[in-house]
Order: sequence, then structure tokens, then C-alpha cells
Amino acid sequence: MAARRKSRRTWLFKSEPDVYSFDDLVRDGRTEWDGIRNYQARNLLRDEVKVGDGVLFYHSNAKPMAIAGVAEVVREAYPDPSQFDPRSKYADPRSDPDDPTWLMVDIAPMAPLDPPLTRDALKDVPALADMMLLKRGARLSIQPVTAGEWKAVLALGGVKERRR
DNA sequence: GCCAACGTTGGC
DNA sequence: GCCAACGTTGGC
Repeated sequence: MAARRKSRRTWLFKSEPDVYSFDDLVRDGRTEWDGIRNYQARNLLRDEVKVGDGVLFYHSNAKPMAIAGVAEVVREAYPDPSQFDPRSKYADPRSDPDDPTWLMVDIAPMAPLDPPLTRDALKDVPALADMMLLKRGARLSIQPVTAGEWKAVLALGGVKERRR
């Protein structure tokens, strides 16, 4: 039996709400996090992101830019089929079907942040001073979130985590 | 709409 | 292996 990690980790996933919003995730109940086409993010999905991990769902390129909700990883990395779909904008003709380049995970919603925690508000929180999201040029679409940052965001958002 | 930051590509 | 050119991300 594979060793199971003792404690879960936490992440921030970016999404443009015009493309896919936290409300969409609530509506769908769960979703395939497809379209990741960056090696650093892919490596995190492949090596680090596990079932039960927490996800802050961030709306980028939006008005307002904000963490809109909390989600949970419900399926670990597996090949993203859109890389082999020639009609998909995520198609990658160089990817080998026997050794797919791109992976995805599934996530499900846990709780909305109501109201959403805007980027502007996050900037004023001392506990989040070192958060990757707030650093200049931090384009990574899947970012690690520290335990302290996670706790601070959930407290600010009024989200009570169920005991697990 | 602008453009800084960053990742990728490809010529050499 | 270097690095200039290019494309994309995403805040402002």
C-alpha cells in the first residue's frame, strides 16, 4: 500500500471567470481542471497535488480580481484529453498519446467566499505579505499556498473548515 | 489598451 | 549552450 501523506497541502488555482468561474464550479459540482500548458504547473499537478488538498479558486483578469471560493482536489493527475483534440485550443500535436505531456486533476467546490476576497483586500493583510499571488510577475497558474496563508484567507472569508 | 514579466522557440 | 525574438499572462 502506498504511503499516504499525513497532512494535505493547499494551492491556489487561477481561472478567468469569463472562461470558468467559481459559480460555474458550484453549478457543475466538480470539474476537470484542463488546459494547463506550463511545465512548472504540470509538474506540481504530477508530483504534489493530491486528493483532499485544498484549493483557493482565484479569478484572474476580472473585475474584481478575487479569491471567489474554496475547493478540494477530488482526483489526482491523469492525462488531459484536450491535448489530443485537434479542435481544442489546448491541442498539442507534439504530445505522444503513449506518454502524454499534459495532465489535469479534478476539483469540487467546498464553500464560496462571500463576499469574494479581492486582490486589493488581500494586499492589506499582513499574513499574506509574502503570498506568491501578490508578487510581481507571478504568472504560475497553480501556486502553492502556505498553511498560514490558507488559514488567513479562510478566516477573512468567514469559511469554517469541517474537521477531517 | 498598455506593457512588464516570464516562458518558449529556434538560429547560431 | 547561448540568447534574441516572439508569444502569452495578467495586473494596472
